[in-house]
Amino acid sequence: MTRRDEQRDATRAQIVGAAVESLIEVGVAATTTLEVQRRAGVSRGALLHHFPTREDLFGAAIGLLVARNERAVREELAAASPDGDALSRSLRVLRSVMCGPSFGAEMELWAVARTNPRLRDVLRHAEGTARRDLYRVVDEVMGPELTASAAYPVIAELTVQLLRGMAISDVLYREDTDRDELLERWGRIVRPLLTESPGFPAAAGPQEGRLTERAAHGSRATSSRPATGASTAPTS
Amino acid sequence: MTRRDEQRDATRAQIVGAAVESLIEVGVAATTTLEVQRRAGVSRGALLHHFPTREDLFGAAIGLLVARNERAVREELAAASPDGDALSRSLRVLRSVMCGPSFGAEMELWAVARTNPRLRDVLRHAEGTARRDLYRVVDEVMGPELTASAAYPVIAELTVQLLRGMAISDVLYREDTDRDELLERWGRIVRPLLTESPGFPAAAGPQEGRLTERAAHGSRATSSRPATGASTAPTS
DNA sequence: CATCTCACGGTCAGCCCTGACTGTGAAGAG
DNA sequence: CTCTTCACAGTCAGGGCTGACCGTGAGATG
Repeated sequence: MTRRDEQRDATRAQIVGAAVESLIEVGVAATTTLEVQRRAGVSRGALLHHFPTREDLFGAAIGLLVARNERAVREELAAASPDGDALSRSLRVLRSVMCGPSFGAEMELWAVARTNPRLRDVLRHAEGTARRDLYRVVDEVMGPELTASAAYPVIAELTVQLLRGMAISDVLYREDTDRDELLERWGRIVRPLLTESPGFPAAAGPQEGRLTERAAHGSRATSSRPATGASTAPTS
Repeated sequence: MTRRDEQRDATRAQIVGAAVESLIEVGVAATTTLEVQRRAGVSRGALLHHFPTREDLFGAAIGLLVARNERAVREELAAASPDGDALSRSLRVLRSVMCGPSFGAEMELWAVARTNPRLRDVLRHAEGTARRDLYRVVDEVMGPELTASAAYPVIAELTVQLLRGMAISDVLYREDTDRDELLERWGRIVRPLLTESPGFPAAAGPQEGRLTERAAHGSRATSSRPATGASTAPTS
């Protein structure tokens, strides 16, 4: 690690950080290379040296954005008051992060990627590794008592989808509605399913277990972790 | 209604239709005034005469887009095979529309509006009237047996949020996961709550009834319906 | 028929964004 | 000490988009 490498990494981090701030503050459309260049305080040559195209810049920014969101969940979890039961606390933690501007920026990128194949590829690549991390974090937040339930995988998936929908809805209707109340009622609905004896509810389908996003992509990715049935990966 | 008025309306509809098609096909960023102008086959003067700014054009396009989405739900409902019970059918109908490109375009507009105040105002205005319509359509799809339940308002709200989240997730993970399966499980979770004797579940909160998006804006809107405690509005 | 209105046609300047290009100076290699 | 490499600086041309601007001709009005 020479001085040049250090400087290189520092400049890179400066640029990517500025890109993330811009994405959060002014959105995808206004996050131009010039805007990032101004925010980062670097020259045009520096920016284009590190990121030849705008998509490359977005690719790096998305990685940092996802990492920040994940870190925010952990921090919220650590700072959360232990009021109520584990489920209520988990939902509050997840919601506090997923209604923040950082998560809103991520949702915006997803939405824009619908008609932008290159951005979608970049997003897929960046999110591919973060997706399992997301559910790992959700598992951590929920805690071992809840994750042990047979109904948990489906409920976790539903909760994530629900929170994504609420994040989008917040853009227009944030002040019109009480999402915490809605989430509290959601918790009231699923709580009995998580505390009942395992194996009983919502497990009558043909397959069972995590059949959705969580297990997908596992076959074609790098598969750095052994593919045995270990459901929880080590934390570090 | 003179010939001029007819021509005016025809040109306007041509432009707005082209804008909606563009929003669906190429997204918000690529829906420039030039792109719409080309698609509609009108001159620049015509477009700017009807819509002086790009936001004005978006405002009109959103109205049509929302109307189309609502119409699509009704058509799907009419064409739906009567397999399964009312809840499963309702969820399938709603999902088939909300994973289509038309709804994706609407979600993209929402996401982009996060950092675009003018667009957000336009969206709020356009969606303000459509929001109650949305839940009216959902009520229609669900049918009278389900809407009669005391737990229905909350479940309807949760279902809408869930579908919005799934619509966003589909952009990246459409082929990786089985949303129908997830939605089926969702139905399995809430079905008992809708068929139980009314008044029992999920109604222990301080307030009750529809406290979320549905009732919001009601004070400043036309408030065509009486504000008494009637929990279910007439269907037509 | 004369006049007016207005929906619309077409051009243009200004602006910003993107990425290519060449110059430069400091860090490393020999 | 010399040369090379490379991170970075700054400029530039090209292109696309927006909205202002003025012209025009068909319909409405008297």
